Amino acid sequence: MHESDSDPDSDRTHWYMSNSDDESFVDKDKDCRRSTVALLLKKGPWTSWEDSILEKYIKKHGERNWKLVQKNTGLLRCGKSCRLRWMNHLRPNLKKGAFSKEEENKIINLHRKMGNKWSRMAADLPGRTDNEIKNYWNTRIKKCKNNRSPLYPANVCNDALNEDQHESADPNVREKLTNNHLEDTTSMYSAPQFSDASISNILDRRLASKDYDSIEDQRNQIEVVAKYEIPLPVLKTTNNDIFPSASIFANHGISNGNLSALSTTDALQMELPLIQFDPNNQFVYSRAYAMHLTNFALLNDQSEELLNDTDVLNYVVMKEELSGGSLSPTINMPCEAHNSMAASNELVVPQYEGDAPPLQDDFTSYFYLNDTNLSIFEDTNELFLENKLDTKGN
DNA sequence: AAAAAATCCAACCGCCGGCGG
DNA sequence: TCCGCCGGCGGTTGGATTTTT
Repeated sequence: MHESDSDPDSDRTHWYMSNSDDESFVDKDKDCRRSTVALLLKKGPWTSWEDSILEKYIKKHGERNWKLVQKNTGLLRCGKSCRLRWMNHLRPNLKKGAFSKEEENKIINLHRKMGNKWSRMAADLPGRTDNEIKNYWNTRIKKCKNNRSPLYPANVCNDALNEDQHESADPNVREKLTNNHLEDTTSMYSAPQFSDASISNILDRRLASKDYDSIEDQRNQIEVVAKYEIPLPVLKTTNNDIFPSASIFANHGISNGNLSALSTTDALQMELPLIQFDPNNQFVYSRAYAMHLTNFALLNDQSEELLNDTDVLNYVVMKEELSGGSLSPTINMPCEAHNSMAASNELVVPQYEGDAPPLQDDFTSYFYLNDTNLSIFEDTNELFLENKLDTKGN
């Protein structure tokens, strides 16, 4: 793109001596200086002339022994530079240009799963290089930060989550799915098996990201939350299917005893906003996944917007029953939902007549469930922790 | 139209692990 | 076992390009 095609000695070209001990003269590219013969090697953009030489050589001799490339072609480039040029620009079947929407979605999903493993991601994106993907992601981070938008949009992650689900570790789910019982998933919905990578790893990465400040503060808060971590109860539907507690996030609309409007998108929408945070204006919210890894999430002040945007507030947020008694928390969500507490550690999924009511447009508050009611809280940190302490103390 | 700011992206850098002598 | 070399990887840089002012 900005290669000096016809000017091999352009201003951007740098030269350095290979195999020289004169540190004051050469650049400190240790790898490229090791040569049996002292050579004046080039750095900077490749010219088309260099490209053609390299291309010809590799096509004839194959992709191996990059050191020899330099020796045999006379190119004044170290083997490492030759390899990079070939891999990223010259090798056949490379796609050029912007990523397609599909590719972008794939990158997002791959990153969700594996993090900054660019080369592994590139293996899943034919014709694309790790460098391109890395650049794309770095740009995306900046954009998302500026726009205060989620790195992992729920709608994009939906497909991947569905895939995950098909690969679910739960043999019952697998069996039902493979036995063409998909139409019956309303009554056998399986919770998305949020992998370690999908939530906690993401959160870890976010926490580790230098793009965000006050990391220590966040860690401290998480530690506090973790201290009072409480497992969610087993979720029980009206037809007595017992689901892992994680499915609490996915079970939303209930109609005539059947789960309706269930999708992994929904589940993810519940999840993903939770991992977006702005350390400058954040509050802590916690989810404890019984029998699962405990994941914590930090919400920032954009959550409100996110929640509205993604209809996350259509979800019922449930508070676990600690006392084992007969608590009947009213869940006063915009969509309105009710549930009644069954036996200890079991929640009965709320039932709707028909579809769940739509979100209220002007709904802007955060809700927090305590034992008996739902409180709107402003200073969530304080209230949350306060509540946790209270309930734990009971 | 020009300058400044923002964005893009090719290439470099440094580290690491595998391998062979 | 040690050492040097090489290839591969992820992080970073900084010049080119595009967009904004």
